[in-house]
Amino acid sequence: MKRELEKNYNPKVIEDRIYKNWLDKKYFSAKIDKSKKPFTIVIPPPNITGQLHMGHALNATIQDILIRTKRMQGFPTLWLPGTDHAAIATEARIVDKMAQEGITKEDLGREKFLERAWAWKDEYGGIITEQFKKLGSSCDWDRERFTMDEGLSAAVLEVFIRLYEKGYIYKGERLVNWCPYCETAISDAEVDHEEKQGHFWHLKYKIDGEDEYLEFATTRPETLLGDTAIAVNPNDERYQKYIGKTVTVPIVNRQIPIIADNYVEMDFGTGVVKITPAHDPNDFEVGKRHNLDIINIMNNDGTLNENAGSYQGLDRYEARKKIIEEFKEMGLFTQAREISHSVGTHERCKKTVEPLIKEQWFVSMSEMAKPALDALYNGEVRFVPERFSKIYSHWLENIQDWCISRQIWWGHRIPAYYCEDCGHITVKLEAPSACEKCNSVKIYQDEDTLDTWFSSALWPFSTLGWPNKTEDLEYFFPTNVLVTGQDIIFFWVVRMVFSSIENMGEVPFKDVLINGTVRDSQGRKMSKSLDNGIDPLDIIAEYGTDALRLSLILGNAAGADQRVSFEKIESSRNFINKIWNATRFAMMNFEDSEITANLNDLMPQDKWILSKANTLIKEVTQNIENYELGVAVQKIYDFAWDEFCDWYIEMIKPRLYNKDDKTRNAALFTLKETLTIILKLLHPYIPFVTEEIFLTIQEKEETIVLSEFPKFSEELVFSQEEADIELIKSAIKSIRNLRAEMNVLPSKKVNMTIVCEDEKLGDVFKAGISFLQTLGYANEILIQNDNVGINKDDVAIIVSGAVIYMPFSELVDIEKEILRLEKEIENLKKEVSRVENKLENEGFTAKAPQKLIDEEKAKGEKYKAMLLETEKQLEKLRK
RNA sequence: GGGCGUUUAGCUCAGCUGGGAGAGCGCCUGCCUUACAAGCAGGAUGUCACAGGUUCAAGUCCUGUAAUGCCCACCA
Repeated sequence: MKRELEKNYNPKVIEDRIYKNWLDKKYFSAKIDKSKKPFTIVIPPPNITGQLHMGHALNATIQDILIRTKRMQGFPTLWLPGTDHAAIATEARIVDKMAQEGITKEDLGREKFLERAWAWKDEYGGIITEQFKKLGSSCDWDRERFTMDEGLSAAVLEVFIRLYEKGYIYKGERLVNWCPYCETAISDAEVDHEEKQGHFWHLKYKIDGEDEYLEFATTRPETLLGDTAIAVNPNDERYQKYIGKTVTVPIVNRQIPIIADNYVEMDFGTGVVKITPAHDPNDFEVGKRHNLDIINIMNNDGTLNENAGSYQGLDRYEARKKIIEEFKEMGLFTQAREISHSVGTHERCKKTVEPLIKEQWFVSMSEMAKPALDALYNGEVRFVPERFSKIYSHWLENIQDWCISRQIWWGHRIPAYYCEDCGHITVKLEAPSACEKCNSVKIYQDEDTLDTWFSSALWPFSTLGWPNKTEDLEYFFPTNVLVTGQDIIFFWVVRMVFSSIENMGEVPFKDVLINGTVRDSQGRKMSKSLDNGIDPLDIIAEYGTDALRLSLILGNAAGADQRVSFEKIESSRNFINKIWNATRFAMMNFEDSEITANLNDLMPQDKWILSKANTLIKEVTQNIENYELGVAVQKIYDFAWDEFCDWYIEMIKPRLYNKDDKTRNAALFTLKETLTIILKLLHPYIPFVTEEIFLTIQEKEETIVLSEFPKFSEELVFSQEEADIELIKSAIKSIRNLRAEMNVLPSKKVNMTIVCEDEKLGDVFKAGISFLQTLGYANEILIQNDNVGINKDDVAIIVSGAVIYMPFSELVDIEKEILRLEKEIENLKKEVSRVENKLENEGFTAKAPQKLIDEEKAKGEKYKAMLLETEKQLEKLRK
């Protein structure tokens, strides 16, 4: 009935089969149990345009570890998956595809375009979800949501209307960040400031009625066509006399005033600034203060409009060149300096953003920012690591109103309806049949859609059914932890918090766990342009999902960047294979009959490993609770490989091979028990191989997914056995060390005599005889309390409380042996003096905890005894 | 201009609330020991960036310095 396992673990055939079974059996499906506290995570929804990358893999792995642990610990667990419609990114993708067919959006019209968009979504939108499944993600896929599905759209409209009615959403003419490529407004957060090489053009305007000129500098000369003033600092003595006079802007021949404003810095440049309220945020503010005209010179596509006179129709960069030429011809050009300055670019398309006056919808932030800040200050929301809360608070403290309207079609259309006759705006769920104000039936809906983040801001509650009062919402909200990257703290985390407080009356999650950026082996960000990305799907195909997950999380600390390399993936794969082979070994020894044991049958080594496993459980549970996932798995790794495989399994081999051994069953029991603990602790990290093995070694349970996570047990603390076995281990290590130094082959076994005055200690060695024989390469072992029968030339190994003699006299180079002992003595002396110094220090004995002092004292005794013994041995050799 | 990281073995990185420096990979030596050569046994390698300070005790806390990286910010 037991299956033969292959020699090496082969994930390929296993993973898909297992995942399918998990889905079929609905193990990930969240069940409401009001007698228990739930544990909930909502996934950061990937874009439907997305391709799985290492960032997703790390993010999903962390969430899955937390979810799987909690599920095994018995919490009703929900990991809610879904995708984001990614407004601009998706629309761009579809427009590009249409362009290949020679079609534009306008050719199709809004309705037809949206049909195509939905078709695109149906075809490609599920790819990313399928890829998340390849990661082993234990999401409740029956609850999968999409930001533009019916329910979430209803939530979006509901919030828009509520905020509008509250006066928080308003429509206004403002300077917005305009992307001439995407032809839409974007929010401040979507603008990246990139340092670029450019020119600082020095130009001048002639002062009207004077023979004087005002020289100014600009990086965007074309905007001067929209200048409506020129400004100096009121305290600038150089220019005071000109304040109130006018200059004429050439080309457009506009007379504009010379004004005084503190915004102008006297020391910077020439101390003169041209003011273009329609195309610069600062100038816009200056314009407001001085009641200046606002002249927009730009079309939506970045070409200049009718206000640009003869430049109409030219692209802004063309116009820039021509203007400089023209100023040169007019003698109004003085110099051009190379400078590096930051240029706003659209984070999606990387094209330069133009500040432009547009009528847009905004969310007023001042009121909603406050409670979101308070939530951080009073601990309702906590960042892990804590330092990331600064990004959150800094953003909220300096928050600007949020531009939420986008001039694209793919997204939630703004539920604002205009009356063609009286201009009245109605904001309602359904289109009104007639104007509320004048009863006109000429009603049309706002063309704009909402910022993607407006809908994702509602994600933690809209996905659970809000605005309906669903059972899910009632039970699973608020969620427990949000796992995300630091790059979207202000895009998303902040907005979820204030939206949730506003609409739900409480924060959407307690903890925000920040995962770092995944980098390549040289520490560079993985990117398409560098072509340095490692595709997680390639890794999965070659090494398996478990190896990928393990290499992402081993040694990973919260918030810290993580490099991936093939070396690390290979070593993770090797560890998985190690566990696989430990199982093969176990399976060779398990029999069909039930393995049982009670604690009385256990040998010291059994108690030793069970006790260590017990401690491991305690620490790992605590580490996971603290989000120290990398530390936790490192501990399991070390325990499984070093203690369990390299020591425990080796120690019990003689008992397993001897079918008559009365303790054989206890060994089998402990073997199975410990292996099971390891599997369960590892399962959240490497779900597939652990499931496969778990099903192989036992028949009672149908899956490890729903098995009980190991719990620490007071009954399994065996301090004495732990100490005893550790002593034997250190003796064996010393023996191996000596033999290696003397180049003795393992095949050469020797008789040993252990001299040990302490009777109890003698018993410990007696119990360890079989280990010394198999692991220490011994034949006969005598244990005695005196030196009777010891050959003077025998090599002596000093361990704490005993001396082990081995008949290597014929192999021993006396000189070398003397050197070895001398070195040993030197080391011991160092230890003794270190301890003595510490104990002689009154500060230490007075202030250090008693436990530590006792430990030091014990060590001192031990080392002194060993030192004495070593010196005795040296004396003997010298005689 | 502000803010936040990082600096620990040749490389990549752990090291929680201060109590004798760790892992993986790589390197050296020896092993096909009936779970595993994707393995076993043994070994070498660190002024924990630097300088001060607090403390009985500092990789860990405080101050400063230097390299390096990221984020924010309207210097025309």
